[in-house]
Amino acid sequence: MQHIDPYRKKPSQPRSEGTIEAIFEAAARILQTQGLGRFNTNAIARVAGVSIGTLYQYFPDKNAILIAMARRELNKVSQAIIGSINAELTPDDSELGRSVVRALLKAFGGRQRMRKVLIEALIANGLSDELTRPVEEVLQTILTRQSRSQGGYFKTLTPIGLYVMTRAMIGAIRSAVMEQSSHLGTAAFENELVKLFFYCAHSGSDDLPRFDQLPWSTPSIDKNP
Amino acid sequence: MQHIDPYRKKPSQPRSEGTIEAIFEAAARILQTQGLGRFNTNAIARVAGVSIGTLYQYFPDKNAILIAMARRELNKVSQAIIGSINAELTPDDSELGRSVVRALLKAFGGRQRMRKVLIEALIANGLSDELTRPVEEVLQTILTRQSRSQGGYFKTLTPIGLYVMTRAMIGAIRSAVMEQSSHLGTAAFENELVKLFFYCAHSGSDDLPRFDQLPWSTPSIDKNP
Amino acid sequence: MQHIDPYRKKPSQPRSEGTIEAIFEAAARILQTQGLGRFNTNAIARVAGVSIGTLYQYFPDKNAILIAMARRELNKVSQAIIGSINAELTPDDSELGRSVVRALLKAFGGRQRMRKVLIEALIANGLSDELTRPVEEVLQTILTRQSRSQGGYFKTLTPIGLYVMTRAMIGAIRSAVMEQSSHLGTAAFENELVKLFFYCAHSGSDDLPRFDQLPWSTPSIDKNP
Amino acid sequence: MQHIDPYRKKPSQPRSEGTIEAIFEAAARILQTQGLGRFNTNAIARVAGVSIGTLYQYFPDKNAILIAMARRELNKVSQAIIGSINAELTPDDSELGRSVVRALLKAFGGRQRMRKVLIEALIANGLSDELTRPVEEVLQTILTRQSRSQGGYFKTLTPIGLYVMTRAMIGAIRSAVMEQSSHLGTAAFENELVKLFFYCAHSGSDDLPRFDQLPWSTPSIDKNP
DNA sequence: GATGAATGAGCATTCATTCAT
DNA sequence: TATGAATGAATGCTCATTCAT
Repeated sequence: MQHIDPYRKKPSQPRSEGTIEAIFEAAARILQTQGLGRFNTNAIARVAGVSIGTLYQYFPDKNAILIAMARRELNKVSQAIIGSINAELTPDDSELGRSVVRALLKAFGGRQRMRKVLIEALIANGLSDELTRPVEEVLQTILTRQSRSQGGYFKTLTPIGLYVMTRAMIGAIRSAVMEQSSHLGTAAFENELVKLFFYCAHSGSDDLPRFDQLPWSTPSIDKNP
Repeated sequence: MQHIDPYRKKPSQPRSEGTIEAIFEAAARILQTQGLGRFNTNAIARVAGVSIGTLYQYFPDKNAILIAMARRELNKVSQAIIGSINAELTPDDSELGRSVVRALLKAFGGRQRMRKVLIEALIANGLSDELTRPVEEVLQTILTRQSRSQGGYFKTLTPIGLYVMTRAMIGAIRSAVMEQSSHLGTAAFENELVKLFFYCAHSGSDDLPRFDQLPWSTPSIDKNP
Repeated sequence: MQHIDPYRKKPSQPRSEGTIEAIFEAAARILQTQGLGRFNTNAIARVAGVSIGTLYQYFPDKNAILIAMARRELNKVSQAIIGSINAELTPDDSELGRSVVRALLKAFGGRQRMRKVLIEALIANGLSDELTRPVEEVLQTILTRQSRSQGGYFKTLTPIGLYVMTRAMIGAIRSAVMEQSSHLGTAAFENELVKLFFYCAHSGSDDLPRFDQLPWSTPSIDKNP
Repeated sequence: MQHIDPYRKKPSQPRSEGTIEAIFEAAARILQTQGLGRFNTNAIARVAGVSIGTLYQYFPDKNAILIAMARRELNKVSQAIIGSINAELTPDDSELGRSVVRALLKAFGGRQRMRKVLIEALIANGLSDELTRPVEEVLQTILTRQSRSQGGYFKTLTPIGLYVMTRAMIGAIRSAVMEQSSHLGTAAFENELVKLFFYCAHSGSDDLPRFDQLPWSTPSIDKNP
């Protein structure tokens, strides 16, 4: 599969990098505060403090800016989750689920409006696979890691089970964020997600634990995730 | 919260209803086939076979068309689900879950692009509650009905549990539809959703059944649900 | 062969015709006085005294204006020549050639810069045949008419001879106009063209008259053609 | 009339000549393949493999490139024709006409799109005399040379006759090239041009030969002139 | 000399909306 | 009531040219 490069030229002089960063930051701010409707190249250039011509030296068209940003954001999310998992030095089952949920909540927590538009940009450009792949990979990594250890809870997740699990969790979080739900940041909400995570992870198994045997402990949640 | 009326005037003559219907149909078709980018009032009027002037006699502005359509669609989905539930003459627990899942799959199956834009229109206009309320009401109705009967599986669903359940299921379905996933229409996918439904419905309980005690039987799924 | 229609919509209200006429006139003036470089839709609309939006309701894009104008001009030239020929009540051979030459000189005499760009627009759009056809038709008409009468001088012009003749004459006139040659308007120049016409008309024949037998009389030329 | 120097600085080092040559070649290629619309300084510099800054050190502006190229091309055409004439070791009348026609066909045969734009550039800059002069000089040279020898067919060509002759021939060839006429390359087309040449050359005379006395023999034309 | 990042005026085109008929 | 011609602000994008490095 070809990897479409949305950039027009690679910056060779150091000052270019600052320019691109400024464009990204400006674009992000506009997307977040004004929405896609006000996301226009002239505005981006103005906010970024560069001329419209400069903007077009780095991106062939408006869409390319969206795609490039989407990829950046996606990477950040993946890295954040993986990082947060690796940070668990002794990741026993009871903490892993909560770590993943918190990483997801955090990743989806900021600049949600922007992220939503970026995701849509990828989809609209037929690049939805880029969107799905990293999330699945992360989850697969986690589950694989689990199944290697102990008796593991995540032995038998089917592909289609993984698919539904991924979307269910992201769907729940995304909705909450997009609706600016008051549940966001509550312990109860986080708990529901953790339960969902564990449940989904087991849904392929024939021999399942009862809820009261699932490995979550008394959670302590800070209001600002 | 005020209920914003997107109509400029109430249709009083039967002729008007036809006009509005034509406008809705034209708008829907454009939204579905061309996307929001080509959704403009001139095009709507042309496709609807009315003049742009007439269009503006029924809707104060472009946005009002989106809002009115969104409400209509939302109503249709609610009615469809409720209807499909009521259609179950002897709705025992094992069939209810599957009915709901199928109704949801069907409701989200057609004109997805249009529906997505309509939902976004509601959200962008600060009317997301309209979006959430009917779905929750439907689910609450179901659950209430269940809890009245027998010993019921759905006794103790907390509000926040209901919230997560709703979004998880809709999120899974919506993603599949938007990604044009090949899982759509398979028995396995439907099964996963039914399991999700039952699981979520129980997640608030302290005393939970084991999976092998959950009330689904051997499902018989036709490939085209 | 398809006839590409450069218009976006047919005017149904009478005021439209004035609008289109104004656009044509403005476009012509700009083309003539400023050249293609300054021929932009905003300028056309401004000069025409209409809004840019109105302009785009009649023409799908800038190019369409050029094409429509070119066809109009071409028609005018054809009509002028045919008209001038028909005006010769007793078109004997000696006057016919001069009539044609004068009609051509007149047709190419005004707004030359504009006409040049229009011709190029047709060519650039792969419509060069439209450019060639009418001129050839006119000449063919003349020659046919001649061959019917008397012993006619134009009996045996081959297709390729007609081709060269057409281009040679138009080329000579066009160059003179484009170079703003001082020869323009002189009797000598007109005479040379008339000779060229008669000569070319005969070039296919085996049995040719001598120059001193060619049918031109003492020409009387007005300085302003 | 002043001779406008389109160069910004004279190339002093051999390296510079290579640069200028690269710019010319790049400009020519773009003009020929993309047309004037894509003829922009950034593209020229990129194709030439030099920086835009360098380009502007050799040419004060875009137009200057066109003018310089036009002069170069014009020179080439003149030289080609003169050379081709001189190559005729014993240029008797019957071969001279054909030689000239073939030289013209060849000169106008390649990179026609480019040549057309260059010519227009000269005209647009009020330098059309540069365009006319060399062609006339060449023809005058030929005719003079002829009239010195034998009894010559070209004795009495008037200036205005020469003018019309030049434009008629070039007009016929140019049209054929620009229309990509299928006549191009055929013997018949070349023959017609040769006839035109001889005829025009005589048109000033009072005492003219009959066609069947004109000095062309059975021509042998290769399909690729 | 050479480079190429930056500039910004300029242009084509769209589309929500108005209002005279 | 219906029509549709007209409006013009808004926006994506190009490209000639400059100038700091």
